[in-house]
Amino acid sequence: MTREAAFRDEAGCALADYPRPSVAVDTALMTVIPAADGVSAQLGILLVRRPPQPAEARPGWALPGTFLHGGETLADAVRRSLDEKAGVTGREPQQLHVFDDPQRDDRGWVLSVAHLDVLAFPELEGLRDPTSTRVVPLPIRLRLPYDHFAIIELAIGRLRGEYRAHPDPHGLLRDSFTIADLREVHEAVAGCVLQKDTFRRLMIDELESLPAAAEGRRGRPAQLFARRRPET
Amino acid sequence: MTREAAFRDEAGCALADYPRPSVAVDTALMTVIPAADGVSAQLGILLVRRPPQPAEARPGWALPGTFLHGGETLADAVRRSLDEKAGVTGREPQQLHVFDDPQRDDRGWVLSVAHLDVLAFPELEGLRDPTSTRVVPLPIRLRLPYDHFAIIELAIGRLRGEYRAHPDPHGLLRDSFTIADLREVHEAVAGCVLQKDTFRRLMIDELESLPAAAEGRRGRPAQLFARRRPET
DNA sequence: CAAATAGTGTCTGTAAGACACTATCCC
DNA sequence: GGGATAGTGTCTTACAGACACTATTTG
Repeated sequence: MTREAAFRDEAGCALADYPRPSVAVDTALMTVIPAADGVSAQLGILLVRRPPQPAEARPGWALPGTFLHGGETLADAVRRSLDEKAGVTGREPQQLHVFDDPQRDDRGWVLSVAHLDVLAFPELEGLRDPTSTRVVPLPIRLRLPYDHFAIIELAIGRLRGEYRAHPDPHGLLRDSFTIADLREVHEAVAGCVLQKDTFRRLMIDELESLPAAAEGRRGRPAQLFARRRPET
Repeated sequence: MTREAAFRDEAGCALADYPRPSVAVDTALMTVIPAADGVSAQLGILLVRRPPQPAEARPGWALPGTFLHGGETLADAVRRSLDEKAGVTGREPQQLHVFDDPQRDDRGWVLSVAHLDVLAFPELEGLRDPTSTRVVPLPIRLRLPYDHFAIIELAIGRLRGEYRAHPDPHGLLRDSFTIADLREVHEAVAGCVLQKDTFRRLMIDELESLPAAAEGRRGRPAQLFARRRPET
């Protein structure tokens, strides 16, 4: 008698008696693409190349995902999928939602746990495999499989909520940055312009000011700041 | 060749090649227990009797839960578990979080998707089976298995957030109610007293006023209100 | 009338939003 | 100086919080 069969639930059924779903993870790995050529900074998302499907001629693009392996946590699976599919080392995946429509995947019964992860653009560009991945700005104009569009919507909403509440919860900026740098990131996340004086006053109490100023830029040098040390 | 085996993922593995976790749902079914005997109204949660475990002498209590059956959605499983274990017809279960520690269940590899559902006290008392269930006020002083304590914490946080933003998102009150009724519910959810004048002014714009007053109470009769019709 | 509860007038402190001004760099 | 960007003084508006008052019922 196996260990599993020895424990039965209240209905008298062993775990093995029920068909089990496959469990997958799909990740919206978001970043902020820096301003360039007069285009301001904007939210971007990592997509991976997807092999041609039976009904399609050309390969498509999708969020990186994988099936959960035995003994693995969801966060482990997210990090593994980012590593295998994109060459990227993820940070701290956050759960967003479980997509559970029994018909959502042609291949069978697959639950997908959607995740959000965030990586600064330079790190993402330094790590990702450019032949199999791309970083596209939002909003996305591509056709994506499964519930991937819904996942992205959830991810954007979560990210906006977090950045509304804190200066840089996901470390999109380096160790030291100016208020203008921070504002650029917030405008990209929020998708709208933010007034500079109000923004400054909202953020300044949550930042650690450094005894230095930014160099090599036009205009009056700006004070540098750092994220608050944990547990002030 | 089965249909599942015909579709292989990018690593060349069929769905069936991976061990699959069992997937369970656990539900914090919350309510507001009305004031009685000088005790003000308070948040309560439904617990179900749990058979004695191998290492324990007496039966314990736990959140209602069940394993996900084939072809079922998570919300279906939540409603089924509430029905089977408590005789309660659930409403609109909301996902909270997936608990995924591979070691969290003795019986094997079990993922649990925690849910929140809310039911008005009179309905809950009218439906539930009193021999196998109880409604206990928060905070809970019982020992609960698995991650059930963490689930309750998440559920309370979610509920507080929702009631901070809206008058009665889960329909804890009847069709018509006074501002005092509403404040009693909010105080139970928030776990603190709320000032009556401020509360009134915060809520009144989000309520539909009815052309009637409450009867059969002491003092000046209070105006009756209803939840806003969807899409004002 | 008193007790009890509903509802309002109004003051205060805080903070967001907005405008305009000053400050300090590079060229 | 001129251009550019950083940073601040300050006004307006809104609103939460609080207190005290008025209003309307029952007994």
